[in-house]
Amino acid sequence: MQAHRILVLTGPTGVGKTQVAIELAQRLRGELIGADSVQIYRGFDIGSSKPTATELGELRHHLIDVAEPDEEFDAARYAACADRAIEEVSERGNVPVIVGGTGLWLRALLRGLVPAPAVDRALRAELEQQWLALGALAMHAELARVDPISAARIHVNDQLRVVRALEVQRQTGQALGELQRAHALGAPRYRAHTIVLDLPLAAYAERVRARTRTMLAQGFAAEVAALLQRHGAQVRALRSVGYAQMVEHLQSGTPIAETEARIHRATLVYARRQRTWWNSAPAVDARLTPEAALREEHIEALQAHFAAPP
RNA sequence: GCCCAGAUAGCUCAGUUGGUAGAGCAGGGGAUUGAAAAUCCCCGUGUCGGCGGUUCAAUUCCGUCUCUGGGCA
Repeated sequence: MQAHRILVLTGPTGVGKTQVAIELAQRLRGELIGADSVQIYRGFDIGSSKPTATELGELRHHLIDVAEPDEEFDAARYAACADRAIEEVSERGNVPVIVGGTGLWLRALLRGLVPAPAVDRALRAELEQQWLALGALAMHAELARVDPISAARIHVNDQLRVVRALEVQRQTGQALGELQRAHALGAPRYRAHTIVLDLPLAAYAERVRARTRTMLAQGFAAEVAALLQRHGAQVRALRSVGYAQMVEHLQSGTPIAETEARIHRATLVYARRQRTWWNSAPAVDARLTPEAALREEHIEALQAHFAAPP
């Protein structure tokens, strides 16, 4: 893997990543590559604040609208697709601008995932059955036996991670904890310039409030109703922030005013979780407000950075 | 005006056969290696509506007042 130069723009949802990315991509001869686990799905437009064709203009935006809502699209598949997109964009002589707030996907792209097998649906279903039958304690005890490193790190109630670790162990005979330990030493996969966008809390909350109101005005309810009807409520992306609350409104009749408030809250809660990804991340080059990121000096500095010879 | 039911954490409520109380949500913090906008973990002293009374002890029982629902006038 040649270490291509890429620009990474991340930060909490709704902070204004897309606008900054569009502007910067235009000034840097860039192409956008999404890193968003909801925008990846067709039909999830309003609730994920997907950029419109008008906003994008001539700009290319990769890794948006590439999957059907009932398709599985996980971090590994994302990283593989993003690798390909980065390769293409770089070959064209353009700057890959990665934009999105999905922490795990960015991590998978920038640092790679452990060399472990993909999810085995049948095996996972079996393990989930066992979880129900035997209980969390027994499953965690089993994990402690075959993979003590993982057992020490994963909480007893964390079904997803306990099951994944057991699954890897059964498939490969190796402990995921050991694989992770070895993998942690790996080098970065790209020469990334990473910018975390954020705002002071009050300004951020106000922005989210306005965004939520706009979403509702743009027909978010109709979007979710259509998705529900076409794909059913079990679609995973319908459990994401905003969509889950709207499904609740449509199915249980929660008043729309309360739904709006719930979406607002859920978004702020999610943003908090997102921030913990970057709070202690060593590989962050700059933390800026969207406004600061678009200041002329900053843009010129980025232009110089991406024009400099490798 | 009378009757009934409430009044407990920011919100919704549970509970204490009398020994000063706990869930969910909200809020704060953290984790995160093929579900990740998901999932998981940690953090709860509040005049238990006011005032009296009974009691060793009242948020819990009794009285009364205030407020909020609902019913009858």
